[in-house]
Amino acid sequence: MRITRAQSEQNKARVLETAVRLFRERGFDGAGVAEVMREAGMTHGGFYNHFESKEALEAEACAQIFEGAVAAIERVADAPERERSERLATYVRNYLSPRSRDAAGARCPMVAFGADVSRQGPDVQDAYAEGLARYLDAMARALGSPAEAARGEAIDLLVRLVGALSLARSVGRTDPALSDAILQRTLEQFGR
Amino acid sequence: MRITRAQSEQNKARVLETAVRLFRERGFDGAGVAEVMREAGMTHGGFYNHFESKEALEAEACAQIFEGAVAAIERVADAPERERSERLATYVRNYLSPRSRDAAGARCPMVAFGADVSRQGPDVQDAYAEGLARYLDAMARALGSPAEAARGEAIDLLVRLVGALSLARSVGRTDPALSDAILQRTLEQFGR
DNA sequence: TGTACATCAGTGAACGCGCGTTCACTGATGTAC
DNA sequence: TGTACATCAGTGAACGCGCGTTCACTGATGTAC
Repeated sequence: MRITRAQSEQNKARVLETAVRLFRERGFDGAGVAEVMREAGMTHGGFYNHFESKEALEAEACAQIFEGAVAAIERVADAPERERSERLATYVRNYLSPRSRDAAGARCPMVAFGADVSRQGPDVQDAYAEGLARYLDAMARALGSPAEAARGEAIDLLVRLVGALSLARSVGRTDPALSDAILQRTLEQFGR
Repeated sequence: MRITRAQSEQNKARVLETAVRLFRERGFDGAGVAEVMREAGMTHGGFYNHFESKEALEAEACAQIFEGAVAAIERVADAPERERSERLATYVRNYLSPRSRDAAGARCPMVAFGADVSRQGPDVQDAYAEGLARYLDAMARALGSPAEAARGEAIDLLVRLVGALSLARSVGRTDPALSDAILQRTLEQFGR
């Protein structure tokens, strides 16, 4: 049943993509190797042809998730200067939207894995730390302030975004009024 | 082997206490019934004499954890007015301290379970939502602002505390400099 | 270009393990008289 | 207060299940000639 090398790479990509989706929705420990493989349309035995272990998959998935998040904020950072603040406002508005809160898995890796990551293996923690550093750098550039002020402001903004979305998601079903208030209030505070 | 009713209640309390500690350190799914019972000094079979299911234990543990967190912020809220702002500052300084970050399990239930809670059963989610609402009310009182402004300010502060500690913990081992910077910056921003 | 064979991606059964939960059993406690 | 017995907290073995990982096997692909 050997298949072409291209097909094999495509299969690996599909497994990784599936893992990204499932890990986002249920956390690293919430989706097993067998389920990821099944959802990717294969049997679980072949998993170890592509990944050394489940932790290796987790680490690659973590890096991949950050890839998307970093790219999104870099699109703001790399915009022409006159569009930057407007794009950043759009980014923040979208990040703190009810739609973002109600999505099955959080798009933001810090919200999806923040609490879990310190319980995972070293490879996952490394991928996470590297991703976060890159994210923060891009956010500092997106803020467009003088360099020495930008990092502090980026931390500020990041802390608020992550705190608000994390809290809003945690009571999204059980206390929607509070959940809305958290998003709303944090959005109003943006820029202050 | 029947034991006195008082002894039995004491045993249940010890099981709950153990669960609180383990859940804080590893999340709800990171500690099993057998291990909780073993750490509490008993065999796992008797678990169901005290709790209907593991979820029931999780819900009780969640409520218990909030009990402590709410009590701490209520000690600030219920302080004489002239001491309140100083006590709040102490509370915040302690919350954002390296010691708090480096503890095995987060004392703050939002940081310990924020990401997990929306993946747990309804009883856990309810316990969490009720705890969070009480925590926020106490924090609003602790801020001592006029009632209509206090809630918004409490949300603000909560968002920053939870975001900062959560992020700082997630890279505490892998990027200690960034982790320190997050705590430091957020502490400096307190009151602004 | 054609042939012969080694490679290896994927299959599916199996491994040991820990999970939440159930259950027959024990025997001191609590209760009815 | 003393006796007889039902209650029930705790024990330890067992249940089915899903986990991560291993392995013998298959057969089309990739390669050496």
